[in-house]
Amino acid sequence: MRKAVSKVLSERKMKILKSIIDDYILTGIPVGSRSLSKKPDLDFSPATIRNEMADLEEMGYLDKPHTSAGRMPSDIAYRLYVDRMMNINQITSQEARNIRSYFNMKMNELEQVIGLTAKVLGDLTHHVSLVSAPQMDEITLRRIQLVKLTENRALLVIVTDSGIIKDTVLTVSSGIDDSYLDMLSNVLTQNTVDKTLGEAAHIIRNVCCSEIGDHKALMDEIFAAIENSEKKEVVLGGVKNILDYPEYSDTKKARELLQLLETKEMLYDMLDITGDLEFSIKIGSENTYEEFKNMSVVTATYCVGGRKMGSFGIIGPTRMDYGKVISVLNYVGLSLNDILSCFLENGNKK
Amino acid sequence: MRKAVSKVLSERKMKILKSIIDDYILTGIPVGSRSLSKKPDLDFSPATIRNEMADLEEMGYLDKPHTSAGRMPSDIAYRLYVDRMMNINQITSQEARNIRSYFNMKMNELEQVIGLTAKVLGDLTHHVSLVSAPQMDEITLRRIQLVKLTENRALLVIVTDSGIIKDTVLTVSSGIDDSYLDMLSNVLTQNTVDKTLGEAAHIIRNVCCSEIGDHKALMDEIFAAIENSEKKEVVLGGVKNILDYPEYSDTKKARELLQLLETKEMLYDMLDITGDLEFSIKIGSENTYEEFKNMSVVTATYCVGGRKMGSFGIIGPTRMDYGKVISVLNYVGLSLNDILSCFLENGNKK
DNA sequence: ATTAGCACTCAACAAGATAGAGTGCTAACA
DNA sequence: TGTTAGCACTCTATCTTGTTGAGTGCTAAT
Repeated sequence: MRKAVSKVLSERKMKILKSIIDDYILTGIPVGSRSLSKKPDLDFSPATIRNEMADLEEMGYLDKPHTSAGRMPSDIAYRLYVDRMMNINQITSQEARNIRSYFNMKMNELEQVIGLTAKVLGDLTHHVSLVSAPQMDEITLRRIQLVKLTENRALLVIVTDSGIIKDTVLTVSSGIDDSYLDMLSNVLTQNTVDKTLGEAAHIIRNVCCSEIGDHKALMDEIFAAIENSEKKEVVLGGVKNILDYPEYSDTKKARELLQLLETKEMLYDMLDITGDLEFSIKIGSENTYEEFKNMSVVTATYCVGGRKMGSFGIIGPTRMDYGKVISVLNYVGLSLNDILSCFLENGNKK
Repeated sequence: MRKAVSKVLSERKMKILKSIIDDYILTGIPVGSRSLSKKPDLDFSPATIRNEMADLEEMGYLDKPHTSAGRMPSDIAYRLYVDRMMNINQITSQEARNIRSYFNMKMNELEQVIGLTAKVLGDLTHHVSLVSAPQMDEITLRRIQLVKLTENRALLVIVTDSGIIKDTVLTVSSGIDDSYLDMLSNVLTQNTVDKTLGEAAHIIRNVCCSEIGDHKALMDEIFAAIENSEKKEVVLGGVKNILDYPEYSDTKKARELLQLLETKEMLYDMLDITGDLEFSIKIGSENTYEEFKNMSVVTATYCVGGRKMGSFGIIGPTRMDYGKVISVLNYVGLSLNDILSCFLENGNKK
């Protein structure tokens, strides 16, 4: 009878486990004792390694797809890896330059930033990326301004306390002139300042309508515009990357995943920003949704005006290169905060 | 020796050819004489059909992937089909309702319309769809307006003669006040009215800068914004559909196509709107680009304010259901024109 | 002109054979 | 006592081979 395996991992077991994980992350092929023993820093015979691997398997760190295959890391192995042994490779200066050049073009439309972020993340990590648009739930209004554009059109500008601006072109009847719009802007602003978007929409529906009298159609448009900017949104990027992974070499598998990614509700849940952590790493079975229990999701949050406003991250096979992913997320997060605070400039100070 | 085949297709040959094309479009599998003879409206023995098929092959309408396979239509066969025998199935009322409901939500941002159109086209045709943003080359300026938003930010609104509006948030130094922005708006408008965007950008760079004196940074931002709205753009939709076609069941093939679709220049060329035709159908070898010679591209143009402004279409295997594709493009085109003219309302009349 | 019959072709599928990488166990070794 | 060589065993991936079936072209009969 074999002696019971100790609960704590010996130095050597750690070394071997790390090697296995590193290798599997790179290739996606179960790794065997023979090929491991060839590594310069693992100077043992295959047999010795096999013994250790048997122990590691018993402890739950390794899995075998079938009897005569090599071992692959289990979810707990990845968890250990992420928590304790991963080397977060500093982003290379080339990559940093890459990210910069992506973002360098002046972008002042929020949607553009979101979309581009998704693209950057996808390109750099080679995974599917997710970016959530800023959550507007707790945002309050600072100002509403209507500007006449042409005979029949006006621009509605909504300025929020976090500095995010939404604007929409409205149609107005010809009778309305600049001074009327100014008056309207003032009434609307007075009634909704410091209210959340939801409250503001409500107020416009009930209070303002009666106060202002007619122009029902116009008020409806304004109401719709405000309500609309509350809507939750998730942008995907790098979707084509799934074709590069052997895990999805079967077209059917790939299609299933794509289908899955279309149900945005789940994605939105996964991009939840209520937690305290800056990074969230969900490995395989740690995911809440059954459908993603064989994948890992790594997310980070971004801020606008010092307030957590949304999050972004990537989703991929459990064997993803966590170190690289995290370093990219980190750097992109920094860039993103930079850009988004450019949005505000000093507009928030006074 | 067999007698030479006449140049013109007999009624029967037409019937057989059409059957073959219809069948192949549906299944993607080369169709044989036996299965053809089973069709109720083709009341000949397989042998007879075989003879006719041999003739059709000699005439260039049919191809064989290998000796003992059924026949598949050649590019000229599809061309004939599209020109002379295709039945353009009226869109079903269900589909029409579908399209309507897609577009029904109020959309007032041009980019949103473009993006949604791409999605609709992809969903309805099950092909990859392309939509080009309006080409701004010949658009002229009607008005430039700056509006102060917060201490450090202003909104730049560009109104064009076709009714398309672009706006951008700029950062301004705190010293600038409303009246100064008004003055600036007037100067800019006077100098650029009725000029194209390109000319306007040029003018702002050269003339206005000297006339207005300092605030170089602000002028640069305005210049960038105008220049930026000229940029060409193509939005893709329904990319995931390629996974549904046996032609791309091989992941490698699918990946290649995706790669190809990323080089937007080619797509832009294919969405060219200089031609006179409302619809353009390029079948297989009719395509200019080598890379698309095994695919078909069907495009249509859309108008804003009565002027051709951009185009949209789909790209797929040569065996696509041309009748359906065209009917969808047609209907979507109508809806698109509707929506885009809502943008204008009467803003253009005066 | 049409069609039945026949020999022939070829892709697709299934079954069997082989190679190679991996394992676990035991016995020898330092 | 921990390490390693050796060996029998397992299982996948790949290659080979045979079989099936849908399809063709040609010829001769209708």
